[in-house]
Amino acid sequence: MSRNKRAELVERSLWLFYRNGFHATGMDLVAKETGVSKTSIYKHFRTKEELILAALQLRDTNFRSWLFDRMETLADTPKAQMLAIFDAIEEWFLEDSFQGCMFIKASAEYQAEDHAINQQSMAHKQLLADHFANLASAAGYVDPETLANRLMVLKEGAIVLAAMSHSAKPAQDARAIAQVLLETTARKQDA
Amino acid sequence: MSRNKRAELVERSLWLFYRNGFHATGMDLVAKETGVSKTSIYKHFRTKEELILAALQLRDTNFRSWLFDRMETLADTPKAQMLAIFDAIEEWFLEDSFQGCMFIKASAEYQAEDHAINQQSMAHKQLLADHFANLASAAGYVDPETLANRLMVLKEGAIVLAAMSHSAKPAQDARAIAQVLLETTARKQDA
DNA sequence: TGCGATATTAACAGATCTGTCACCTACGTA
DNA sequence: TACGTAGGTGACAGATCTGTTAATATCGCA
Repeated sequence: MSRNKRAELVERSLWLFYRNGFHATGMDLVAKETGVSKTSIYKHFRTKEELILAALQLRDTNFRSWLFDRMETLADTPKAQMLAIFDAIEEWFLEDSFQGCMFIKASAEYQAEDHAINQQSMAHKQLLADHFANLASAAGYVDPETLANRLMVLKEGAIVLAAMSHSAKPAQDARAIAQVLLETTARKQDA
Repeated sequence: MSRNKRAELVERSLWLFYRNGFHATGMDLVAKETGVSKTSIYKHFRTKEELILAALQLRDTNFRSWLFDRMETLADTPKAQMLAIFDAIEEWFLEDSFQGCMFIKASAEYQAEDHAINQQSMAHKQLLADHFANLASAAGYVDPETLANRLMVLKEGAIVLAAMSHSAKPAQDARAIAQVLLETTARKQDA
């Protein structure tokens, strides 16, 4: 299997898992929808779980790169970029393909603390939090990790409510809270 | 089946679905773990989905009654009770049985907008938001619905992160944000 | 042309899924 | 005692699940 075909297999699997759920998506369906025979899939991924992990890894890369790019495009300063998280996710909510956060859904279906899928989902969230903490640090906030974790609370809350209600409005609620939060949180040099 | 046995069946099913997930919990396991034969189960619930809906209904009643009681116990004024949401859920996160929000998980596995399970999950969230809005109104906030929705964002974000990270700390993050939010949001008579 | 590696098809194993069927048991009431 | 009802048992249908096997086909490359 060429690198391209393998990548295509993982990408198409990603969408199937994302849209249908993990348990609800069988390997026969994956084979049918990706055009790759089940035998070939199992030559490259020993188990369904390995394929799910590969899909999550791709999703992690794609989503972080998309979000960080979007934040940079929408705002200049570190502080404004933190607020732009919520403009970016509002755009995401408005896409037809939006179905919630793949990692929340993955860890909901495989929630054992030591399960590889849950750990990989947690790692994704940690990478986001790290990026937010870097921005908070650049913006001069006294306790960047705490601020980053609080932005994560806002982001995850907005995603969950947007997915359940099929509405983009929670992004605006989260953004308004973030604005208050960014204004009232202590910075080293006030400006 | 007596009313008691039926209630016990639903309650035990609830815990199985909550802990294992919905697709991952088969009806044979439900029969085995509840002590009610599969035949009897299917005499009272025509499909697995009907049993899931009954479990969600019970969970809705139990959870709301627990949360609202806890909020009233922990705080006196409407404003303080809104903050006590986050003290209550922190207690919840610290319970061994905590596995995230059953409704988030349900709507993650059955996410079609018109699916009964998703609609019932959404209805639960709406009932919570309504209660918060009543408190916000009693506390004199100018736009109680908006404040209630924002508290929901905080609550859902904290639950998701607590479930994924197996930590109670997101409750404190959410509480700190709520505190700022409650202080900076417009009220009819400032006090 | 012919080799070697890889992919494909189709069937299969063995388990599990939802849901059903026929038959049996236990019990309250007449 | 006899009857109706409600529940239990265990097997079963038919589909689907993950994962495998064996034979066939395709393709790059020498």
